[in-house]
Amino acid sequence: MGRSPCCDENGLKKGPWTTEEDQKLTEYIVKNGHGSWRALPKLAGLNRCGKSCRLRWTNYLRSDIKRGKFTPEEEQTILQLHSVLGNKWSAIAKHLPGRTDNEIKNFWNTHLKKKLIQMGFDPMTHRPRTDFFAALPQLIALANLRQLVEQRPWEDNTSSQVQADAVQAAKLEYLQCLLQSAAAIATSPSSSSINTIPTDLEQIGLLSPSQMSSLSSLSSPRILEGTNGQDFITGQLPDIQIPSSSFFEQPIINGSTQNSDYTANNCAGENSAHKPLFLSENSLPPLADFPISNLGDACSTSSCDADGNSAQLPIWSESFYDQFMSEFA
DNA sequence: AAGAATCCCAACCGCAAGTTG
DNA sequence: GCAACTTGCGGTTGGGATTCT
Repeated sequence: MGRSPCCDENGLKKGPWTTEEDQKLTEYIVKNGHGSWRALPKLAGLNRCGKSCRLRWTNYLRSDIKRGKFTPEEEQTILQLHSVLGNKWSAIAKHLPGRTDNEIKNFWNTHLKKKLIQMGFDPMTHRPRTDFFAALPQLIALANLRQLVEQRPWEDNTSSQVQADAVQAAKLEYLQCLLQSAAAIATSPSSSSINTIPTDLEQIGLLSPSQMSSLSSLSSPRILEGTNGQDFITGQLPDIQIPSSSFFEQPIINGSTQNSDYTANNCAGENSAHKPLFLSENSLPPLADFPISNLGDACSTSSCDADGNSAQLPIWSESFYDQFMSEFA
């Protein structure tokens, strides 16, 4: 397999395109089609290499290119597809009419990746990150939350119950994040990170000593051999519901997945006191709901409305978050 | 107001798969 | 089957634009 000669050779022009060059290229392609890219520059009267012409045409001059900011829908589509396809920008671009792979790649690198990292998710796996620094915001927030609950009795029973529920939900949420991470880690035989999770949980008061002992036993290889990372959890911690992994089973039709599964898939219709509010295992909530500054939202996810329908709301609603932040300001 | 820092994206580079003779 | 060539793709970068100090 040979390589095409570099543009540098023969003094071909590089760098930004002028309007005259754009015009020449466009006129030629509209009239004749691009044909052989290698031959095109000469035929079109351009002092560029074919590669440069192709890139300019496909990424900029084509008439069907959509310009402007990415819509939230496009953003979600990119996130979904990236969680399945990885950095297959051209494959992703096929599902976003008018967007080029280069544009999507740039958008990912400059916006989405940063958002995911900021939220504590690994941009490559779309799972919560497990290293200490990534989890630090959540750890701090939850530790503070615990302190708040213990040291400041609430004014009345109603607000106390509401806050206790919120704290419980937050704890469960974070526990879910850790357990998801554990499930991911479990597939990696070389990883030892899972051994640190029970310690983390105990230190921030998420688990009682008896729960700790149960969870500690989960580190055995036999239990962790579950095929989907769920078996070892569900039997041991009945209050924790792990959503099934449905995202990968959703076929992509007409440029988008059928499953808009950013919402928890296990809360609709449930009326339990402690609604489990969890991420679908392989998808993420809309990033639009996550201001980058809200580091405490890192493990937030969806909620249910009064009718039991899924709603794309962060578990840390704004009012709760505001109150939480004002307490510690 | 000005320099520094950061963001953003068009364009380049190099690799690999596909095609052709 | 092989080498030369073409095309497509993903990673990276240069530098202009914007924001911050």
